[in-house]
Amino acid sequence: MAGSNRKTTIYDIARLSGSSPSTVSAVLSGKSGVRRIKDATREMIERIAAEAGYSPNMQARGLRRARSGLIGMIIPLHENRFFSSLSQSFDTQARERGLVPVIASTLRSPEEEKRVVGTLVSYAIESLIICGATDPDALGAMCDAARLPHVFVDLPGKNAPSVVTNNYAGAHLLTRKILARMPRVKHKARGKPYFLGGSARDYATARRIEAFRAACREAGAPAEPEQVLACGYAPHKVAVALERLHKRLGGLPAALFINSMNPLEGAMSHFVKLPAEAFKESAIGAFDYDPFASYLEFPLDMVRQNTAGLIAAAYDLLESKTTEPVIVEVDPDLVEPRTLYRGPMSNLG
Amino acid sequence: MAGSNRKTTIYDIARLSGSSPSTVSAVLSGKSGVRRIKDATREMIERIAAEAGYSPNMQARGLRRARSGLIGMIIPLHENRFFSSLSQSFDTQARERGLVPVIASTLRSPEEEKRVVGTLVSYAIESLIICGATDPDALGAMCDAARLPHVFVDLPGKNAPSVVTNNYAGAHLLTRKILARMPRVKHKARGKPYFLGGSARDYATARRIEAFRAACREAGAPAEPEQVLACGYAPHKVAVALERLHKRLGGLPAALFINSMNPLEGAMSHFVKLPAEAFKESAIGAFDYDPFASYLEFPLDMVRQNTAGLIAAAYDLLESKTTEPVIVEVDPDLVEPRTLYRGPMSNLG
DNA sequence: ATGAAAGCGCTAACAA
DNA sequence: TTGTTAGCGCTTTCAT
Repeated sequence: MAGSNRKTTIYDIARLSGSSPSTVSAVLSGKSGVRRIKDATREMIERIAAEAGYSPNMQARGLRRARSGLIGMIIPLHENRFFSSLSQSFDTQARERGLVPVIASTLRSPEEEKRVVGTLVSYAIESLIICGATDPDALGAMCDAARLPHVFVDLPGKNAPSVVTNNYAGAHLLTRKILARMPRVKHKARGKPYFLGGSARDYATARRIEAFRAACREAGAPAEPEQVLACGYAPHKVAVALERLHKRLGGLPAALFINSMNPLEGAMSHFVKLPAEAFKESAIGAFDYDPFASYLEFPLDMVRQNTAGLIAAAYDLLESKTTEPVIVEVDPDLVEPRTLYRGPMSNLG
Repeated sequence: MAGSNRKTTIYDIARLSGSSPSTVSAVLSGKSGVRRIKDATREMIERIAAEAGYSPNMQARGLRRARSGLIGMIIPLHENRFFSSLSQSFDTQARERGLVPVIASTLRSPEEEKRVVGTLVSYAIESLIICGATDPDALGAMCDAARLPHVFVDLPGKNAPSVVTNNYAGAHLLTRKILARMPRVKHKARGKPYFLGGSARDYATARRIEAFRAACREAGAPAEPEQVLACGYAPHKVAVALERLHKRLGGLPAALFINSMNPLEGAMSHFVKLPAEAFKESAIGAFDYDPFASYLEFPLDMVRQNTAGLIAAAYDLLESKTTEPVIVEVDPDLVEPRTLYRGPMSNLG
C-alpha cells in the first residue's frame, strides 16, 4: 500500500510499533501464547501489519525452521481424468493440512521424473507422493538419499509404502457384470469375453487380467490365451487390434473388457463404423471412468477409481511415518451405464 | 549418501575441496564463467558435490537472490478438461523456462482465491497466471499491492493484461456449422436454432451469445429472445430447461448450441430418453471439447479452445512486462463430429 | 513480557 | 583466480 519499494518485513513492523523483531515474529506467526505477549501489544502489531499489507516471507521462515510447508506430488500428465482427479484431491487435502501443494508432471519420462524430484528436493518439500511413476525404484532411492518421506500411488514401489486401486476387485466386479449381460451368440469364438488394451507387464493391468481370468473360470468358462489382447494403451494400436479381432470373429465378441479410457478411445474409432444392431450382440465394460462414455451409443459399465480415497490413504501413510513397503488397496466403484457420477466437485464445473 | 544427518551444504563441499564457499557457490550455480574458476577447481568441486549428493537449498538461494524460481497459476478446478489442459501447458512451458510451476485450485470460491493468492505471494512466486477467477479485480489488487506481475486467462481482469479465447469467433463458426446442418422442419418454432446453458452475465457466455445472434442474423433469421436459454452451467438445471423446451416445441429444436461440457452433461440426461430418430431432426453443437462426446449417438460439432496457445500468450505478456489491461484473443478450433482430436500429449495417456 | 543476537544456506561485493 | 564478509527475512535461545 505505502509507496515503498521493498516488501514489508517484520523489522518494518517492529519499527512502526516500537517493539522488537522477535515480538513481532511471535505475534505474526501465532506464537503469542508461548511468548506471553500483552494483548495490547499483540493487537497493535496485528493492526499495523494489516495496514502495511505485511505478508511473511516463507523462504526465510522455511530456511530458519527447516520446514518449507510444501508438499510435492508428481504425476505423468495433468491432461488425464484420473490424474487430474488425483491432483484435485491432493490439492484439497494439502490445504486442509495447512500445506502448500506442488504438483509436477513428468510426461512419463524417466529422466524428467528424476529431474523433477531433484527440483522438488531443492525446494525442501516435506514429503512427496509419487503417482504412476515409470521408474519408482530410482525415485525411491533419490528420496531416501534426501531423507524425504514418500509414498507411491497407482503404481507401487519396492522400498516405501504404496497405495493402489484394488484392481483385482474392480476387474472382477466388471467382468462379472459384463458376463451377466453377455448375450447368447451362436458363433463359438464370438460367444466369449475378451480383454482389450493395456500392457501385461504393468502392475495394474496384470492384476486386472488375473481377475478377468478368475471371473471367467468361476463362470465355468476359463479364458483361452487369445481372449486377452494386451496390445498397449495407444488408441490407434487398440483400434487395429480390435479391428483384427472383429474380422477374425465375424463380429464383436459377446463381451468385451476394455482396459482404461485411452484404449476405449481407440475402440470407439472402430465402433463408429458399426451399425447400431452390432452392439446388441456385445456387453461392453471399461476400467476407469468418463462421464460422456456413460452416454455412448451402447450401454457401458465402468469402474471408477476412488481418487479421493487413494490420496487420503497416501496422506495417512505419510502422517503415520510408515516407511515399510506396505501396499494399501482402495476399492473402486462400479458405475452403471447411463449414469452421471456425482462427485463432490460435480457442481463446480 | 554419507550417513550424516544434516543435508550437505556448500560449506561441506568447501571444506571437502579445500576451497571457499563463494567458489563452491559460483561453480554449483553455474557462475564459473563470471568468476574465472580454474577448470581443475571446478571439476573437483563438481565431483565432490556429486559424490556428496549435494542439492542446493532453493529457499536460501531465493532469499538471497530475491528470486524464488517459482511461478504460480490458480485455476478453479483440476478436475476439468479445460483447466487441466491449461495446467499441462503451464507446467510444460514453465519447465522450459527453468521455472517451477505451482498450481493451486480455488474451487470457485472468492475467499479461497484470495487466501491462495496470499499464500503464493508469501512463497515469493515471481509471477502469477490467474485462470477463470470469480473475482479478478480483488486478485489484481492483491497482486498490485505485492508488486506481483500477473496475467488473467479465460476470464479477463480490469487492470492487468488478459488472454481469452476468441469466444465470438468460435461461437460464430459453431453456429454457422449447425445452421448449415439444420434440417428443414415443418413446425415453425422448432425450425430455429437455440442457445442452451451458461450465464449471460459471464464474459465468455455473453460473447458467445452475441456471435450466435450475429450468425442467425446473417443467415436471415434473427434470433428471438426465447431462443437463448442461458440457464446456468449446472447439469440438472440444463436438463430441466431442455425438457421444458422440448415439451413446448413438441420435439428437439432443429439446431442446438450447447454452451460448454457441463451443460452438455445435463442435456445428455434428457437425450438418452429419446429415440435415435429424434436426432435426425436436430443439428447439435457444443462449445468446448471432450473426446467421448465426439462419439455420442448423434454427430456433435465441438469447439476446442487452444489451451497451449492461451498459456503461451500469457507467458509472452509476462515476459514482455506488459502491465496495461490489453486483451489478447486466441482462436479456438472446430472439431468435426466423430473425430478424435490428437494433441501433443495424446499418446501419453 | 520483551529485547538482543546468532544463524538457517546462499550469493555478491569487495579484497587480495 | 580465489577468499572474506555481510546480509537476505525469519525464528529461537538466552538475557533481562
